[in-house]
Amino acid sequence: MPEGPSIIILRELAQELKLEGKKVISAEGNTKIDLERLKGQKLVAFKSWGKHFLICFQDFTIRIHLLMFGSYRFNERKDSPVRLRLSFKGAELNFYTCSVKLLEGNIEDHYNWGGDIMSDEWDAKAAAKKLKSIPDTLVCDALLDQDIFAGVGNIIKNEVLYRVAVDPHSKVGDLPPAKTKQLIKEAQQYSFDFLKWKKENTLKSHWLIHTKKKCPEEHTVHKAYLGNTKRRSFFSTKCQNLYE
DNA sequence: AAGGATGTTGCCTG
DNA sequence: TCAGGCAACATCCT
Repeated sequence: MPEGPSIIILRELAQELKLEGKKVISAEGNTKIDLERLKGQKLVAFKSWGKHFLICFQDFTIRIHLLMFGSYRFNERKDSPVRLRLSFKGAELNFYTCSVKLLEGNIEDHYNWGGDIMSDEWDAKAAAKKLKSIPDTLVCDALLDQDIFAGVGNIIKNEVLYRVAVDPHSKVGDLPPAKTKQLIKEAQQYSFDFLKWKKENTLKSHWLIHTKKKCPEEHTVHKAYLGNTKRRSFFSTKCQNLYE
């Protein structure tokens, strides 16, 4: 469920609850963090960075990572054990099967927003610089590197590589500079397309290559677990070898 | 209807 | 020593 765009949706839903300035009435759940810290704390803001959802208080921030199976419900409950429940006057946030971490101090000291593909502050030039420093890395691994493209996940990886006609086996350093630039641009563009389609519930119908048997050109789609990350790659060797 | 996946961490091994 | 393997998490889709 959760690549960067899905976390934007989560953040927007939280922001719609208008809880900024309200105090935590109670905190429960089977998370290992100290729940006592949360009680009585005044919510400052909801933020996000890549796949991280951030609940910011005065002196610390709760970081939620949904990993592969995480889920959440606002103002309703699931049957399964809750990992973290935050109750405010008139609203309740429930998180399940997720990673919960407490980050001390000012959130600005923990994150560089320019690394988040979905951020207004996304820094494409910085991404280009990072890619330049790892020429032997496969592009399929580079796109999943959260230190370069925070928020990009496996679906985005596959769709971006198809759209820019780059084979996932390519080494970063073998791409012509214009192609690298296009790759970075498309990572951002497709992430926002993903967001729009996810909101419309039409994400899957827009997949060109991910989980497909045939690409839009009717070529065979290959499936392989590539690179250090060994995540599923779907690709058409006929469409994706163009380094012009 | 069993098997795998939109993800990451951390332990174990060689 | 450190990179790779792999389990864990527990749900939903095919």
